[in-house]
Amino acid sequence: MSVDSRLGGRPGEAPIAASIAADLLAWYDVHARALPWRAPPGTPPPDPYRVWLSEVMLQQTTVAAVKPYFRAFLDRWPTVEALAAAEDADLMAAWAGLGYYARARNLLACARAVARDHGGRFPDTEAGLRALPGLGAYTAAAVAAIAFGRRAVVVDANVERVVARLFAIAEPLPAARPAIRAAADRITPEARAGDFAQAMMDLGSGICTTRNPACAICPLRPNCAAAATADPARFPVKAAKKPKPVRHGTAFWLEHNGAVLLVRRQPKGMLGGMRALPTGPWADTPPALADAPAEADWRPAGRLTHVFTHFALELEVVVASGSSAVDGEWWPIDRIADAGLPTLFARAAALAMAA
DNA sequence: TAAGCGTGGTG
DNA sequence: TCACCAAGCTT
Repeated sequence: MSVDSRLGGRPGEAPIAASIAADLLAWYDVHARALPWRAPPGTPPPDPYRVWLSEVMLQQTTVAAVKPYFRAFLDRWPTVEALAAAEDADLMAAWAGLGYYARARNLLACARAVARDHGGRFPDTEAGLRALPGLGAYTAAAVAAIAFGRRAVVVDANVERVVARLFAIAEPLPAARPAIRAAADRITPEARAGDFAQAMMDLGSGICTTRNPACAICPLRPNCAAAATADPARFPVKAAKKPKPVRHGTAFWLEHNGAVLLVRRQPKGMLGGMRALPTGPWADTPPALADAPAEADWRPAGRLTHVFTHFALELEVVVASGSSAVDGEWWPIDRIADAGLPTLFARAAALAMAA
């Protein structure tokens, strides 16, 4: 049966779309997760700043990973105006470890745009939000719905999974996205759109999980096409992914008077804008010491493998003493934890200090 | 449009 | 163990 025919229902049946929304919201009223950035179901929405901050942090990032960062950011920068006034280096260091550092650069750009162009208040429409840096289709819809109560079609990976299963959409991702979005639109209610969006995400996170979905306790089971099949977890169907290449690089740990030489990576690209150890370019073959920041007696301290989204890096860590470097800043080694190093370089630093 | 972009949790 | 993947955005 097609998505449209199921959503339309047969003569004499309750419309399935309305039933799905009602069943989901009733479930959410009882089972909503309590999260630091969330208002309980049916209560006034939280500060748009909190909603926006949490949504950006949650992009491709788990709730568990976000929680401590969200608390730290809110503690240090309680308002969007405060965040807009932050120094770039302070914000990038505070984001260190969370990944996808373009988010941090866009976060600051967005805060400054809201402060400068919108009087410190977030736009209250999906289109207005969508025009801000770092807010794509998902985040603009989520903030519009959750913070401002607007009806918006909020589609993240959870919603894609739930919807693909509800309607047993067999077309593989990403080609199935338009159909999934259309189906999500059909089941999104006019009222409580924010609760509906968060309910879909809670359901996807806790019940309609990627592997081993808990169909037996799912409030949407009566209306789920996939649950009626032998293998609900096969939805959504995904295209095969490409193999991950291995790249090689060298990180240089140069010590002088209890300090280590750190550099600021270029604004864009991998780990862009972050404080880092000096490295040469990352290549397909193991490199030499040609890109060292100084002439010195470089000694091997170890190697590590760090897996990124689209390649794996084998990083050789070498150490030396000397003060002849021209670029960079000398950072006290006993305060290296405060340097805001991304995880790759935090791991490299640990290797160097253990050598 | 497809590729580039981090990290930590999980089964 | 390790392959998969998470409240995506940008170019």
